[in-house]
Amino acid sequence: MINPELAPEAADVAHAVRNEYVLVAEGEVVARAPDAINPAVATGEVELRVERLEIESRSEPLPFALDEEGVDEALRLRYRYLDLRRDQMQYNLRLSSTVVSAIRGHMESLDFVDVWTPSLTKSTPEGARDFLVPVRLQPGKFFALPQSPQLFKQILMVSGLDRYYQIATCFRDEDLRADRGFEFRQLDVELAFPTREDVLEVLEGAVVASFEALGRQPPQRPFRRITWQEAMARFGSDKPDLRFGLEIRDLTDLTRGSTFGVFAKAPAVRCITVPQELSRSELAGLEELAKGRGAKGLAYLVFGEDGEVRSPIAKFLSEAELEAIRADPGSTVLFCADEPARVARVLGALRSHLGRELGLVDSSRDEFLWVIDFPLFEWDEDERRWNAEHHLFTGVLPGHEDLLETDPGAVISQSYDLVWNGWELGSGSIRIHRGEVQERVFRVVGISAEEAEERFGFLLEVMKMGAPPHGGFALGLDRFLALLAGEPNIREVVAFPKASSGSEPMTGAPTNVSDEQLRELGIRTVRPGG
RNA sequence: GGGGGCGUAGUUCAGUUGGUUAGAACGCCGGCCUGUCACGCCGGAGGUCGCGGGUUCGAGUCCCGUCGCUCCCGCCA
Repeated sequence: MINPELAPEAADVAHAVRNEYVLVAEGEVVARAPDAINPAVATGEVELRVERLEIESRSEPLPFALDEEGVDEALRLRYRYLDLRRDQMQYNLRLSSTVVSAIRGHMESLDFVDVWTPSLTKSTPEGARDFLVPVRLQPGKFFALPQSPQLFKQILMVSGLDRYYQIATCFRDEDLRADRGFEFRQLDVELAFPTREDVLEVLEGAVVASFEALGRQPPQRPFRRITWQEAMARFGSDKPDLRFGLEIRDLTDLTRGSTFGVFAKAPAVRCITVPQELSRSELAGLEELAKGRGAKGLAYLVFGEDGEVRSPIAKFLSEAELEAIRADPGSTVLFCADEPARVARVLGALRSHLGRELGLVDSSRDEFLWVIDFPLFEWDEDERRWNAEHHLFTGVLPGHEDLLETDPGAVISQSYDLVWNGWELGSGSIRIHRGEVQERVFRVVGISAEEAEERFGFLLEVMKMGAPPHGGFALGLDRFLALLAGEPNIREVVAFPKASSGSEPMTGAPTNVSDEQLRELGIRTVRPGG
């Protein structure tokens, strides 16, 4: 508050003040006159009676208003330093700091030791594409940025650290999405001699500590645990959103002798029941989605409010089958008949799509769950070989070792994923700590002894020198923070994120570098595809 | 690599079956007002309709291409 009669100079200065100017004002903080009190603002009962006013820094008119909702994200990222002034971004960054601090406190209280692992490390072209760093001192050779400190933390167990953690930055050169970027942070954890429950408890504790640090009601412990098998059967996904139903129902026993050939012949027939009469065009859209996931078509039964059954396949089904499938009036049953894995994939995709589109998601709920007992391998149809479902160092469920050679697809691993509202927050496992088992796993995925030696020789060597049983976990911090902040993508909790094209709009990175820099590195560029 | 959505003033948007000089609000600039806090009043400036090409008497609108942003599939041990 500037009274021109009491502070004429300050009043003069004030006339030049515009939005976002940086000011230094000196004066006395006094109570407002009763008729000037404004309960709607935080400082509504006081005011600064300015005696001296100075413009410390001017500002051009901003390219967008800081209190405007829905500003184009490209513009926000281009002027990120302005965007970060907004209340929402200030809140998100401060929330992030609070959570990181709570997680560190939790880990330290459990005697975990924070160990820094290298950012320049060895390329292991398994898994994601590596970011490579050319090495000036050894032209033609490259470091890779770590996709995860996985091997280092396992080695730390052999080194006697017992309990390691780190908030590690990881890099993966894959296409970006709402929930993943080139680089991301993870709470990285490893323990010696853990049971699975030990690991899960540490992580649940970190989640609960985060909620408590934010003054929120934490989720109930222990979190629900379901097997991968059950998750795929009931929800068609290994990261199901449990905030809505729409569960998959298995009809294979019922339809084995069906009068409908498509059902009778299929190895698996399952369905979901949508609590709405879907229109022809809605069904056509869903069929497109189903086909996109590998379905041949989408069979359905619409049970009308009027009691009528509308369906192209009803006439092929027996009365008994129809009765067994019958749902409430005003609902639609969607079928998929195919290989079990494909059925799960198709119905899972339909389930999450419909959960969102029909507003079935109860957003007042928070559903944490552990998905446990993943298969160790998955069959790669294209390359006609087994691949690690999780990673190559995942432990085999005790008793399943003998299946490694006889039936790799049936081997269950000692792995576990943490899922929150349908987002995969992270995953972990009890690891392989015996070189002999590790070598057998390499063999299953077609890595020869020579290749194993070249790529992972140091790890196999480590395992020969007193490796304790160990296991751990990695929690995707950016995803966790985005969900805690109620944001739909991780960019909202990252100060300077990449756009989904992979560039950084504020600095303009990546850019070309000088010929001199390239010469020094022994690097020559060619045109893409050249 | 593939599919969907978006792109019009500084910002957020409207813009009819293709038809006169492309509009609104906020912001910006000038003036007035001076106990306001989403102030108010008067006036003004501001547009390569992402870019390129095509169809047409005529294109913001239709077609083709391209770029950017975004969501998804592939990919992400």
